[in-house]
Amino acid sequence: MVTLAEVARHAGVSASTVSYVLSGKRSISLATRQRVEESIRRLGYHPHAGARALASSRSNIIALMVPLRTDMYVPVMMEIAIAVTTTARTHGYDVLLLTGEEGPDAVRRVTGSGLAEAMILMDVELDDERLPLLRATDQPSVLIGLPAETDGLTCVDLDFEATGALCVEHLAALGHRDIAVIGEAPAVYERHTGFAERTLLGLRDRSRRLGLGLLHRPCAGGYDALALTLARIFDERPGTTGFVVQNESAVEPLLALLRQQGRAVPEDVSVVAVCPEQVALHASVRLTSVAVPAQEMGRHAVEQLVAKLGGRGSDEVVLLAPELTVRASSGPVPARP
Amino acid sequence: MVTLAEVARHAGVSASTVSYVLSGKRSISLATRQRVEESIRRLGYHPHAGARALASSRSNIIALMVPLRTDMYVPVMMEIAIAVTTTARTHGYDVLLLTGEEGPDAVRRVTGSGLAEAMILMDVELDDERLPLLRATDQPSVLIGLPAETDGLTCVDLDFEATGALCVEHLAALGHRDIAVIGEAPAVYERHTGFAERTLLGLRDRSRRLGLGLLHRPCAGGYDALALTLARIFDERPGTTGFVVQNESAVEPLLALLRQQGRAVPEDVSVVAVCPEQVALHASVRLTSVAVPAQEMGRHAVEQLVAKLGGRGSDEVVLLAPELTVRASSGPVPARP
DNA sequence: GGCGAGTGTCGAAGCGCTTCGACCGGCTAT
DNA sequence: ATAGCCGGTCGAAGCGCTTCGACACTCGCC
Repeated sequence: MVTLAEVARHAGVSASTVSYVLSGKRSISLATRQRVEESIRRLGYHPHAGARALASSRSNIIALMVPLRTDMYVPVMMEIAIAVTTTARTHGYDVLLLTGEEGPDAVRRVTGSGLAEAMILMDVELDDERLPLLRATDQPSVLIGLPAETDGLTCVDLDFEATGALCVEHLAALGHRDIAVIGEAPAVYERHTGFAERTLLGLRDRSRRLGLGLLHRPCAGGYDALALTLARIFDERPGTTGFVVQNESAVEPLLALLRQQGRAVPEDVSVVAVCPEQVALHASVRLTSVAVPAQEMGRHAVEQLVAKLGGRGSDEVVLLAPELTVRASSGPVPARP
Repeated sequence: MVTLAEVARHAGVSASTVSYVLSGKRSISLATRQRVEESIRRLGYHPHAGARALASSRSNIIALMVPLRTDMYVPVMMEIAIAVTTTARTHGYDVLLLTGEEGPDAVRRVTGSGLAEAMILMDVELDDERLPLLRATDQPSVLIGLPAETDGLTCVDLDFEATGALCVEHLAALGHRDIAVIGEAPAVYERHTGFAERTLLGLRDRSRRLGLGLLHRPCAGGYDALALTLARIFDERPGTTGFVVQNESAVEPLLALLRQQGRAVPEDVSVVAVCPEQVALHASVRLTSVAVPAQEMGRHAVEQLVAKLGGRGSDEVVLLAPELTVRASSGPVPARP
């Protein structure tokens, strides 16, 4: 392994000079700098990460805690993880991958050992048990998702409330008066994952203001569960012409069942989905949808974090504005027969 | 920050004793050990990762390089990544996430800086440009996937050749004589990602031996592309009753189109998929399938790596045996009318 | 009763880097 | 001319840990 000292000897300067060339923290004459850089290249020198971390107490690593559960929004998680990693690299940071499995202990371990200088948490629950630890430490952190209480925390998330409102507005503009919401599995609402509730809030609020009827039904997903849910919806509100779906595994069943019942999409009923872009594009009808902006979330999270590490930036909640893309699943309400 | 020295002082022993308590590399009397452990707990001590890495030249970190492309097998990638992370933790290692973006440079950087002691590469191509580097370094590594030349490398993958054979066998046992294979997009074959070709090899070989007809058609996926592909298949081989699909985004379109054409699954035609478990379970017909054993692959990769780090283990190719799960999409060939 | 073989503990020497203060010329300003 | 300054460089002191050799004991044994 090539060390700083060897580079220094090779370039005929002292070790500290090489260090300053590398960090740029003191001015170095052009001639010297070039000589040192040449030596570095020739010897194939790479600074030892551990030594660096020890001497500077900065590891250049940020931790990313992903949920262990792989049952929901997996592609989104992956996309976020990748966006985080690539963005972090552009700022000179590497990413340490942690799973939710260890829970709060992982936070303690990573914080305590100086392994990572900062962390990003995904899949934050409303009352997450890791939050007290984050508040207690002076290590910067950013949450992707919104807990119940955001005081003293930095969060990045899609504005799900606006998302709900946007869906209702789109359907209302097309003339729909009765809307049904097919939501996530009941368990998701019970677990108090914030996004589902916030979407609902937006949906309810906007439909009330616009004077629309709104029926919300959680649904486990899959064909059987959805068949039941759908039957109940049409039973209760036969005039339903608009659907909002927020549940990946209900999308295809919904389309299939509607087709099967002779209700054409978008001629007879319109469907708006809140889902990853991939799902919207690969469904049997290309879906009008609000996408979860995974890349942007990852990028934002890292940039907030880097700002905090640089002493800039403060605790704030960044809610990304939703964007609705009109595709083939929504259209004007049919003339009442 | 609490240091080793403070723990030592608190427990009334020397620093080296504390270190030995922690590492267990020398025997320590019960009394002393307990006293030290108590001090560690009381002070909330966590060893400094950088200092450790510097002194021992072992960082306890392994790097995981995931593909940047998020267009294929994403849930599988995620599942592997999570399995790698949790398995690594049980061996005391953390995982550094790298994307393919940096390419070979990432390998150089991580290897050179001692950031990670070993690495796992996913999505290895037949003639991967990172391989020469891996062969040159003495840092252990494991590939998930199979390159063209495996000399001096350790690889873990599903035995795709056996997978192909297994699919054919299953269909043959049910009496099918003419089988069509709907493969990945042409680009995948052109990129020479090994798995697709190896599957095909197994399919061809076994069907030849069993005297079955086999028609292979790459397909981009989606409804339109598949409609075309399907039409051609039935055009060329009207007697086709068995399908093997190896393309996530062709699964649902295939089922829909078959249904639409009045061919019932599994009464008229049987479908066997090579796909993630999730896809097989959530399809509109529960699919008879060979799953990609993501968890097992991740686990195996880590265990190989840990063995190598421990001086045990050697370069070898581990091919996991495929398992075919019979579900609702395959059945006996219909009596010829 | 002294010797070899453990067993448990300690001190000190680094690991490779960063960073602080000091130093040394060659400037400009007085 | 001399004081003061600044850009450029160096030496040395750590950062917190591991690990090696040394040392002091306690045994059991001839």
